[in-house]
Amino acid sequence: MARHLITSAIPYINGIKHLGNLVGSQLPADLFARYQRARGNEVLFLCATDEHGTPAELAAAKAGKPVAEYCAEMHEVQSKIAEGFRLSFDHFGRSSSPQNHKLTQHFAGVLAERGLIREVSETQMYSPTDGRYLPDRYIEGTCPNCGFEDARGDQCDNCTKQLDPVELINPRSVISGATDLEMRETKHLYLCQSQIKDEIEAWIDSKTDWPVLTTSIAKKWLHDGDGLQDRGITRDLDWGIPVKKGDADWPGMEGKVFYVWFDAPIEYIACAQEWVDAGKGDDWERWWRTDKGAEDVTYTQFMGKDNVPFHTLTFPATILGSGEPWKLVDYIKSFNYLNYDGGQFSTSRGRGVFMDQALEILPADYWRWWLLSHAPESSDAEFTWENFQASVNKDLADVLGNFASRVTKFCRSKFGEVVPEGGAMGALETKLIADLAEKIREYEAQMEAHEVRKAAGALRAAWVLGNEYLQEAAPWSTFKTDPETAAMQIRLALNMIRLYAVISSPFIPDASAQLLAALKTEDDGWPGDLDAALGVLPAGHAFEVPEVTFRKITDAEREDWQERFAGTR
RNA sequence: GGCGGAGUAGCUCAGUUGGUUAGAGCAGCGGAAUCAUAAUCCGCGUGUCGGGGGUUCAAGUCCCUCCUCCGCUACCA
Repeated sequence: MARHLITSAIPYINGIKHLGNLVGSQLPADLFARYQRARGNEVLFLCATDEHGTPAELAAAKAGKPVAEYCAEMHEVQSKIAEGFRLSFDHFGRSSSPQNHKLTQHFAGVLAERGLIREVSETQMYSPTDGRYLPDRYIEGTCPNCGFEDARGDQCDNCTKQLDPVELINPRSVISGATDLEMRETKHLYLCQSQIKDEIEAWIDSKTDWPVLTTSIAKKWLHDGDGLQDRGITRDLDWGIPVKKGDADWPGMEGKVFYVWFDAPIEYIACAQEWVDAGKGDDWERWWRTDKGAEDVTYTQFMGKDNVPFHTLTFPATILGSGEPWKLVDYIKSFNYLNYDGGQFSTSRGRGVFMDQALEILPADYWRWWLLSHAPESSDAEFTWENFQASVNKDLADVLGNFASRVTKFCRSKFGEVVPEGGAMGALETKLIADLAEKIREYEAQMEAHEVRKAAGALRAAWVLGNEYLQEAAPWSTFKTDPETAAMQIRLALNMIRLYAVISSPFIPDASAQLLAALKTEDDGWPGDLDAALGVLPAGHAFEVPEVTFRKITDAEREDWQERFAGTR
């Protein structure tokens, strides 16, 4: 039995994520986790909320709540929505957990001991009115290059020139509008990534099977300009993990916290500890320590392309730099972005569908199917309501749902709600089973290769085989002259419904469970031997006609939603 | 500006190392069937493969150039 450690990029605590965020990490990670479990492998699937940083502090302030309270509430909200989408995390942790505090401080301490952390004095914009240092993007002013009045501290949106905040004319705080900004000297810790660049590069070069998107981004950062730069890993903020060297204080770093991108990936490990501490598991080290049983673990990470530098460089630098036997990732699956109806999803403008809204209008399976079968793997993908409606209605309602419906209802009217007996399979059935076996093999191969769209395509093709068979076998005709053969055909078709429920469960878990319940079976074993799998429901086995598995989206609904989520706000 | 990705049928997308008449699903047209959620099945594809130039016996695929869209650009996360 293989062992799979699977993590999804951890969503930021600040607000509810949109469908693009979902399809870029959590959803494909869940698909893969469910698939591996269905194949009988041992899986630890982890995700968490990423809770530190300036945006969390500001969102909490806007909500009029202490940041810790705000984060706790938002964690609950995200947790509930994740359940709604049937994301099957073994644990949904928090980067603000005590476990992550301790582990992050541990890594910093070890890295410092090994000479991989250095202190840097720098000047940074401070806003007395806001009582905080301002990241570059939280400063706006007039662009010295083009005169654009709303240029940001890092770059002018008008002329695209890269800027330093001190260059801005009449700089002001984006948060409060305060203009009494001043430069202050402050000291920060830098992770000396440049010292382990060669080790990281050799590691990246050894990953020849990774998606081009992943390796091209990593190599770009390795080779851009002067190569991999050292990276600041501390910030002047209140909310975060206090800078410590293991358990010890870090002289000169009082009042500072670690940068979120330093502590967030470490949460993948801390989350496994949380999982144990929550009583859900009893040994996290056999997943994470290669000296304690993790040497046979296959670790796969899922993320959007914006996360790639941190997972290919910063986090590996932390792991490799520690010199400790931590498990390194084996495969990084990265995704492009999902666009919404010709533009981007926009939180500020309320444009697009957000996770909570999606579940309000349709069940999770409808979204899971569309998002996964259109996952932005090779390039940015496009969500349109027309496409969504067409895919759901055709694939789910007409091809799969209707297959279950026509078979069970025909059986009920001719044989009753019992698997009929009699008849023997012939050439048509032999061919069907061979075709099905081929499609399932293809499906498995695409899943193993992390090819989400292609796996969906193979699954759909397997569904279509059912309708093709029925059309050719035509039990409604054979029943009139040869009821025994019709019984055999329907017995096979009923077993195909069960087969579809089993192999489709990673994509559409609720519908799969519903079909298995209607068939009154709990046998959801993966079909190794297809002949056996298509005989699981024996003659005489009682079942019931399932409720409509998938309903159709009407034109009126589509138009209504199109308008509702167009955004303007 | 730099780097990366993308541009293929009305729509969403496949197209390994260059190799026969460029594919799939949906939509559309025609037919079959009547078990079913009017659901299914079969047949039908000339599309300047973003423009132009080049290499080659052969280019969607390689090279050059231009255009358009998107992302990243290290202190948003």
